[in-house]
Amino acid sequence: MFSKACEYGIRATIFIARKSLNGERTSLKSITAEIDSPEAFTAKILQQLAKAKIIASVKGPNGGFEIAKEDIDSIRLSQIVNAIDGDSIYKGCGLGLKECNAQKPCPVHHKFTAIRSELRVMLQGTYLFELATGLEAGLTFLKR
Amino acid sequence: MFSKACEYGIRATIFIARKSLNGERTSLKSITAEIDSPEAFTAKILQQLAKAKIIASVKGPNGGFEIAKEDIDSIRLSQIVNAIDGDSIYKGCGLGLKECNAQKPCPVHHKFTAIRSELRVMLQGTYLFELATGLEAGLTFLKR
DNA sequence: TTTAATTCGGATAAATTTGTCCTAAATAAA
DNA sequence: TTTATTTAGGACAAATTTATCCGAATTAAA
Repeated sequence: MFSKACEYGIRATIFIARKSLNGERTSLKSITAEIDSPEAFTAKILQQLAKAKIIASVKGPNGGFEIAKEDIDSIRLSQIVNAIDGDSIYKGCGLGLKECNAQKPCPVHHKFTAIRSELRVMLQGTYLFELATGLEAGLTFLKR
Repeated sequence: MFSKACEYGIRATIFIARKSLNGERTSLKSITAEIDSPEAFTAKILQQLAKAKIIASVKGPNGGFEIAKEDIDSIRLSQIVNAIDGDSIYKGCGLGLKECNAQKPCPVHHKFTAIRSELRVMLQGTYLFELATGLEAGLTFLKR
């Protein structure tokens, strides 16, 4: 469903958020250790997220990544996905047609719009805060 | 959502089904012309579908691909997808964890299971017949 | 001011997916 | 039986995604 880059990006962001809720900044190394992802590749993805203003980066000793506490409950899962994978999940035909809409639909168009719409609603209605607190509470996990 | 191979495979199968409903066998060339896909690549995909017994292939002059009429209303979209992309759409964690289940879920596990389940139900509940007849009736399209 | 820790960013490599080319095999028709 | 048409399948190539490497830039602390 998502690219590997996006999977790592979501996992990393949730971990950064959890740390940020505790007032802690977290380094690339601790992130990749926690989410079990390739370090250099994850660094690139974090750069993308930083450019998209979803996370903030700080260079130098005791540097790392963080998210302003007050932002954590307003950042949506859809924003993370969008920053990395773009909007191809919502848009774009399920069978790969360049154009596909209700006027000139592909054979599965109507069946897909329902599911895609639900996916969109879910991603837009899921906030980083709930994901981070679920992790903090030990209810969910980021590796294995 | 699907690989390119799977997209081509679904489109090709729908077209073959439509022709088969009219009692016509159809060649690789006419398929790729109709669904606007790369010829040699599509050939590989049709081989996969033939091995999976979803379509039948006939060599030689006037050869091509076809589907037994009586099979068309029992072949599910899920079977086509499965033959090409496997079951990674249903199984597999949304965040890429090797294991992820209700006992030890990733942060988006519960939100994803609902959508994936709907996708599964949709793919399993969609039959080739309806897709082929919608195309035949000019209600849906396989290229553009 | 020097050093060490850390992210940034460019170049490159590996893996996977997508796509092409060519010959072999099968088979219908001449 | 020969020829032409068509799929089968192996080898290869291109494109994309995933991943690594390394030096530059930044900055806190010694």
